[in-house]
Amino acid sequence: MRARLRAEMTDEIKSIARRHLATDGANLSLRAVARDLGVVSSAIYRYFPSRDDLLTALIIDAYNALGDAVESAEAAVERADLTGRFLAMCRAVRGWAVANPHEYALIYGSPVPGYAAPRDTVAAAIRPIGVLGRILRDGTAAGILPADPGEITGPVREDLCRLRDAIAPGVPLPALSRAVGAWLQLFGFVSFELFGQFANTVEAPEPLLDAQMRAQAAYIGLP
Amino acid sequence: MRARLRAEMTDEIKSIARRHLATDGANLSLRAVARDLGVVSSAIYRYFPSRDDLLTALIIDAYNALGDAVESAEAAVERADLTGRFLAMCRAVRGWAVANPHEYALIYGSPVPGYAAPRDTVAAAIRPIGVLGRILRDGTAAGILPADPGEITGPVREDLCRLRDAIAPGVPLPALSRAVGAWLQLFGFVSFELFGQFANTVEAPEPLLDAQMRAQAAYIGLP
DNA sequence: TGTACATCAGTGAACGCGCGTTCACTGATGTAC
DNA sequence: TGTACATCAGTGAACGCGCGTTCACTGATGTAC
Repeated sequence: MRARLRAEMTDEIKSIARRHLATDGANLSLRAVARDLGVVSSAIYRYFPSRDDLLTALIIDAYNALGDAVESAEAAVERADLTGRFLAMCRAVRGWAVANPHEYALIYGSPVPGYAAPRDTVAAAIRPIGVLGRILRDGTAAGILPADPGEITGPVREDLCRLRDAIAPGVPLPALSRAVGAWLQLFGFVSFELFGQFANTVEAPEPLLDAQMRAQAAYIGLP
Repeated sequence: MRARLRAEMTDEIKSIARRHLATDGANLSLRAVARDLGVVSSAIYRYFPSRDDLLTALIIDAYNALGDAVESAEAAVERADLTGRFLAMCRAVRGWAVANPHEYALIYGSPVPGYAAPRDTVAAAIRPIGVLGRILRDGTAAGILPADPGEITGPVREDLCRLRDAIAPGVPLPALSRAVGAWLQLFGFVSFELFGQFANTVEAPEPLLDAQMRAQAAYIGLP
């Protein structure tokens, strides 16, 4: 079947391109990929209409790889252990990022100049935070998270409500707000670690993140 | 004086290069800078021995510009108002980043492939967190932050102690640990906002960050 | 005050390299009768 | 089962562009006597 060969070839191009992210970052060179593939540069155009389309494919793949890692790590924990699920999620984010630093940089680092991510990346991009949302919903369903006293108002409330509708319907806003803080802290941590801000200071990032996220789980109110 | 003209020219090169960060990101082109300056490309070499040196100069300038912004914002608040100082610091970080997104990306975004920041960037890079350290020290001196009960142990303790020695000597570890969390959350927030992760969700980032950081100040224990 | 010299900013040409994309083509693989 | 045709993967040459860096040079500006 031609279609199968085509799929294999597409995968191989992406896999070589992924390797090139390490050396070239986001200004990935089609010609370099073609060279490594042992093929003339114009041949790539049979599989991707342009360099930007290849980049888009890599971005979607990266989001999905992170989504897979986070979802399966969280799924392996007993449902009632909400803190355990939360920690598994955090560890999976960092674990995947450390194992795939250039793909992490591609999706969570500085935007590529002159490249605008198309709409099709969105579905894959929201998978990780969807896991957080499910943990919060289960916590709410179990009656563990405190009810919303309505203290949060104005534009902050609007933003949180928008987020709640998207990923965690029914979750009280105070808990959601703290969870957002934890989420930002998690990605702030991983970005600092991978982008070199921890140099000469943090030498044991794994236990440090663990401690920080354990504290965050308690602060959110997870049991 | 030739030296003054030379300094002016150096500044103008950097300022044009800064403008080019917006379009080229970190793969800044010397030739493009020279074109905008109305000068032949080799002329730049009278001022910077190589492209990487120009980049290093931009990085140091960016850290210092952020350092200036944060230090002066924090200095404008009454010394006893620790939460006010903390909030001023947070707002200054975001304010500067939003006003200078490409310089922020240069220093806190994905590392430039093939570029290794030299040692001379370090002194400028630690200025912002130095401000946080001073707030914590003042809080400790005023006896406001709780003493360290010694509950934090192992490699996490080692990392926190290293950080404490560097920026906030004498500060109890539990408060320092929470402050580190807040710091990571702050930069996670700004990176998410500038790098496009808030698209279609957060529409009022300024009040949202304010609310989050107010909560963090309380959580740290600042009055 | 005037002259001789050193400094150094900027020039222009060149080296050797890279890139994305287009286009007419060859030749093998699959499909329909 | 065999032939005719369509599909399409990969080629190779070309277009038009970019880049960082080196080097011998011109000519103006400053300095020392």
